[in-house]
Amino acid sequence: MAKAQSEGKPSTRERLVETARQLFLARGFEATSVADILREARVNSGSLYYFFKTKEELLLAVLDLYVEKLHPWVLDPIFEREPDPIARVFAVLEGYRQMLSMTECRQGCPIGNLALEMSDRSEAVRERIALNFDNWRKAIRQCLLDAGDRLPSEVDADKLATFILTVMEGGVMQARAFRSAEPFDASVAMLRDYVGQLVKRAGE
Amino acid sequence: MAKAQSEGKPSTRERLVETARQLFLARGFEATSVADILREARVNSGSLYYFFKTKEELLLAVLDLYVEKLHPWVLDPIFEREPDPIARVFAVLEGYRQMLSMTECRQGCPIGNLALEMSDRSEAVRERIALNFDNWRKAIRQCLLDAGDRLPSEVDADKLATFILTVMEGGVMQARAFRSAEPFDASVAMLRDYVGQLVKRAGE
DNA sequence: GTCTATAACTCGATAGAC
DNA sequence: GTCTATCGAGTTATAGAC
Repeated sequence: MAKAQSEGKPSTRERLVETARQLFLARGFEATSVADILREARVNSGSLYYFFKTKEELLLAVLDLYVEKLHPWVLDPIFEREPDPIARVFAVLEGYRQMLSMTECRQGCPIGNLALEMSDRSEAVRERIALNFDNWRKAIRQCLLDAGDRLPSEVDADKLATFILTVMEGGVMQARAFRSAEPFDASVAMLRDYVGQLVKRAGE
Repeated sequence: MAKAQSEGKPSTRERLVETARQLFLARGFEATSVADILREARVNSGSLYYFFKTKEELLLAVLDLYVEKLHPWVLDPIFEREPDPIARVFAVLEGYRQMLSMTECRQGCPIGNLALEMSDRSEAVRERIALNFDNWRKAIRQCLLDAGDRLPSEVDADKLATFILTVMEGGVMQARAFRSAEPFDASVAMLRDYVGQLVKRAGE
């Protein structure tokens, strides 16, 4: 669908998608105007509408980019330095924690924002958001499966992965509302306790 | 601040706040226009701006209403029929589950939507959202304290209440994105397992 | 593919009569 | 307190030259 062209200076299309990605992340979809994107990307209106029929189509391209980049941008760097499958899960959560720190709790998960803003408004967008969550959940599930019998056999890896995503998103939401990482940290600490219990239960 | 007048037919001001509440819940703040609110409430522009200086002030009134109504609208009916403090917590979660069912997973927590959309855009709004979360968390914490020594003494009731809110919000988010209550149910089931473990730990 | 100019419309908010 | 009329800015998207 999208061109590769990951080398050399970015094309107009790439600049549009990347700029839109940043602005949608920082402000949301509605609060970002097409004019904002054009100014920031230094592209003219005609060019944008040459590549994308509507602003919503541009959002779809952004969501596709997130699916494509989850592994190279987010997971691969973490998994490279952390071989233990259970530690990997918490290292991923630590990554979101760092995003909160760096932005003074103004920026959390790029998908979560859009999920609540857009899920009801466009079915195409909702599907792409679900795809992003699916992608994330599957990666975490693989970590849990890699943990083998350190987790009890009756634990459903898919449901536990869903739970971990739930904790991440809910924690980020509260951190942003309180402008404090405390609720995120408290939630992750509880999750750690729970997973610790599960590991202990499996060892008995 | 706001008038009582909870009897008789609603005043113009009440109609505005209630209509705005419903529309902000269904569509979010940006996606709801002032014209939408006026049409739905059958109020003229001049009247709205007589009561509220800006659209944002109307949102603040909505958020104040939510703080005011958490107990009478949400908690009291549940607590009345469920005396057990730990069961109360899960009965509250069941209430949100019913909201998901009734709306085909289109509507979750009224505050969560606004938290992600508005936390960065207006400090006054963010503070009101934090107040709503605080209010909710305190009520749940009281349940946990009422459970007494059924929970281990080393468990911090405030942090566990934060965790429960995290699970609720994260579960609702995924349910909306997948248009399925499954992620919410899976998350609440895991939470139930965890709290069950804690109760067991306290009993040892 | 990119440019400028602008159409067609909606936005939040205001003025001033009643 | 409520009404109508409307302002001025900003919105997404398009037309047509280059």
